[in-house]
Order: sequence, then C-alpha cells, then structure tokens
Amino acid sequence: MTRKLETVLETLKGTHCAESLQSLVEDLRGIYDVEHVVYHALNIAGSPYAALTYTNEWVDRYIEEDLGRIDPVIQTAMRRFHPLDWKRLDWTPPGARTMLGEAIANGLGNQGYTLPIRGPRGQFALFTVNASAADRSWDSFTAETAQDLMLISHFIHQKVLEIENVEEKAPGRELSPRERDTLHFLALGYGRAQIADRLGISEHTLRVYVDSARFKLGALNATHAVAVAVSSGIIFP
Amino acid sequence: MTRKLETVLETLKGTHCAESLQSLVEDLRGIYDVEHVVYHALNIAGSPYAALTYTNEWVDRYIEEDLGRIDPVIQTAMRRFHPLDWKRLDWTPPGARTMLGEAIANGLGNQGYTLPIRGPRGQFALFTVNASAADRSWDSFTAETAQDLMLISHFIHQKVLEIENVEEKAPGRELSPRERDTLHFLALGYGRAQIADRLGISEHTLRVYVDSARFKLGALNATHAVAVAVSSGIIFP
DNA sequence: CCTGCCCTCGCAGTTTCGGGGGAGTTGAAG
DNA sequence: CTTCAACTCCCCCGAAACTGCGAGGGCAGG
Repeated sequence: MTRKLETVLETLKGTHCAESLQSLVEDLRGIYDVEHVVYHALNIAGSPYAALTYTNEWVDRYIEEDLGRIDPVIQTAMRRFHPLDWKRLDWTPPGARTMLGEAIANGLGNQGYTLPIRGPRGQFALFTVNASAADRSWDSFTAETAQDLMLISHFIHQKVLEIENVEEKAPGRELSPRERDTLHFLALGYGRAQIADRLGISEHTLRVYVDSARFKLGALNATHAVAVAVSSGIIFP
Repeated sequence: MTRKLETVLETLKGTHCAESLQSLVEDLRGIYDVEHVVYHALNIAGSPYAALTYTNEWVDRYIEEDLGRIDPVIQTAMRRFHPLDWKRLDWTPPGARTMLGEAIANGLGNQGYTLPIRGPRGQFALFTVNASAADRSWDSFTAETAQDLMLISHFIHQKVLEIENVEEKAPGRELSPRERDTLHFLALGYGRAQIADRLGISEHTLRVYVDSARFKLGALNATHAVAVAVSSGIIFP
C-alpha cells in the first residue's frame, strides 16, 4: 500500500459529513497531483450528490443543460464494470466533442479516468480524476494509480452510504419461491395467464402470489413490485 | 502492493477461461493460507456460476436444498456494500445455525469473510475466503488482507464478465426524457392517468411514450419495460 | 429541403389487472 | 397440538391497460 493511499484512507476514517468529503477530494487533488477529483453519485439522496473540484460555472452549466445526458463518460460508465479512460471513449455522438471543448475551456484537463461504483440498491456513482497531460505520461499515471483509485473510490462510496445512512434494511418478509418465480416472469413481460400456464398452476393461484408479493414489497401494483424486486436484487431479469 | 497480491493479479492476467479461474481460486487458498476461496456469481450465464474449493458433496447439498435461500451470507450480502464478516451476521433465522453446522461438518472453517460485487446490469457475485481460526487471529487476518481481497474480487469479477462476454452494448436507441419520466413513474407504481396528470399531458400522449419506450427496449409490456430499464440503470426507482 | 425524431392529442374495442369475497391441504416451528 | 406460512383452487365485476386506427407542429441533421 502506498503512503499516499494510507494517508487518504486515514483521512477518510475521520470523515463524517458531506463537507469533510468535499475537503477530502480537494486534498486528493494535491496528493495525486491532478487537476480535478470528482465523486458523483447519480441516485443517492436526491440526484446529483457530489463532492468535486470543478468550478461552479461549469457545474451550473452542466446541470442546467443536462449535459449528463450526452456526456459519454456517464453514458459509457453506466454500462461498464471496468474503469474507463476518457481518451478511449467514443466522442463521436453529436454534442460530445463540443461539450469536451467547453469543459476544457472551463478548466478541465484533457485527460480523465473514471471508475463506476455500484451499491446494493443500484446506487450508482462515478469517481473521476482529471488532469492535463500528454497521453504517454497519463498512461503511466493511470497504470500506477489504478489500484489506489479503485480502493479510494470504494471507500468514499462506502462513506457516502453511511453519511446518507442508506439503510440496508430487509423487506418486511422474504418472498416465497413461488412469489419470486411469479415476479420473475412478470419482469419478463408475461401475463398472468401465461405465467400460470408455465408454472402449471391456475391463474387464480398465481394471482394470490402476485398479491402477496405486492403486499410484502409494499408495492402499489405488479409493475411497482417488479421494479422494487429488481432494484433490490431479489430477482434478476 | 503486497507480493502476494502482485502474484495473484499477474496470474489473473493469463486467465482466459473458467478452468483457469478455478485453478486460481485453488492457488489463492495456499497463497493466503485459508481453508476455502469462493467466487460465486448469482446471475451470470445461468446461475450459479462459480469457482470454488468447497467439496462437491457440500456444493451438491447446497444446491439441492436451495440453501442460498436461508444462507445469511447471501441474504445479507445482497443488501450490503461493505464486505461482511460471518461472525457478525445474524444467525438466528431458522435453519441458519443448522446450515452452518453442516457446512463445518463438510469441511468449512468457522470463520468467513465475504465481499459483494456488482456489475453494470446488476450482475451480482460474492467473493469469500473461509478458514478455521480463533476470532482474534481471524480479525487480524481480515484487517491485513481486506484491501487485497477487494482488489482480487474485482479483478476476478472483471475477468468473469470478459470470459462470459457480457456485452456492454447500448440499447438500440436512447430513451427520450419523456420516455424516461414515464418509465420512472410507472416504476413507482402510478397509473397512467396519474402520471399523465403529473406530467401535465393527456393520457393518450403518455400512452405513446409507454409504447415507444417499450418498443425501444424490446419489451412486451410496461412491466417488462420497467424491469429492463431498472436493471440497465436507465432509471433509478 | 427533407427526413427523422420528439412532443402533443383523439376514439373504439379487447384483454388484462386488481379488489372483494371465499376454502382446503401440507409442513414446519413453537 | 396448535399456529402460521406456503401452496393450491374458485367466483364476480369494475377499472385499468393494451391494440389498432388516426392527426399535426417543432426542431435538428444531412
């Protein structure tokens, strides 16, 4: 473990609020000698939840024009498990290049490295370091620092989940196997009649399962129940 | 970075199939001097996908009786972001203690440390090390090794996603903002009339959004579309 | 300029869903 | 032995959702 990493994790232990998280990312900028450091959670405690070093102008601009919708970093990170290097992204979509140009004009470096992080209920965050550098020196930087960044990003996310006390509460009762089967097939788009047929039971029986699953999950209807079940990892569609 | 970790990550680079992954977890047993090492993906390429060192008897038993349903390790890990130590789990649920006893009778150690890992489409896996040890020495082991394990677990999961070539393909087209809004509210359990009202549009217009979202996602009905959207991270309910 | 996408609105008819009632068996836990 | 949860089956009916047919305006990219 590098000394830098040690320092960071130590600081993180003493972090118990959003403000000190903000100062942590500012410190990280100096520690790793980069232009910007960003922790950006897309769906925690009212999006967006963030600790970042970008200028306010750029952040306002970004939010105002909803640039997240065309930002290739976000769009790509949502579908990836690995960290991603900005220069390997697809910048061809309309508006992407323009956005990058404006970003750089607003003080961003030309290089970036972003790690996607995912929580138990689909809480999704990005951890990004950004700097101005030539490709070659940036490559050696990322190669050296990749593991530090992975650990830091996870510990920060962990801390955020704690701060925002995202409960890890269980749903009232567990679902029974039949209830899970039912939700599973519902999530695949089948109707009650078809599912009942496939499970070899009467449609009325199946309805009982849908109802009890709905009740246990506190859902208003089948669609809601499926959404809850999928996002809680109860079923995998 | 410890030398152990270096060795492991190096080996992992040369890993390109499920068999070599299996031998990697066997090696890990020796490298970290533990009883068992398990990588267990719950929803990749037909569940369960696993590389593990448990005895076949125990695995068969586990699958046959669907012990995953009562195993506190799995049940808890599904709702947690942090790694979890088995001895801090809640073993009171009916059958849990019994199961642990049988597990130990089948060659498991009494101590365990499990890390949950999540992929972009909700691919969920567990990485577990298991050993026989007194609480005290186990605690110092986990404290020392926690970061190694976090990195190893992530690299293994990454490798598995590659091996099983889980595509990171985008859905055909992106959803429009209205379509996403619509799915979002559907996922919250509201009816079309209510959503139309909230969005300030006619119910018929809303229907067009539901239909086009359904079409873009290749879904059979609204419930299916919501399930796809939630599991793809397009919406966060 | 035209194509394509996004946003908006409408009717009629069929199917499915959800609310409201029931009832009986098994099996495991207390 | 009782209790409780899970699993199975049945009815009626109103309210939703889905199907299939339309229509037009606005705005961007090729």
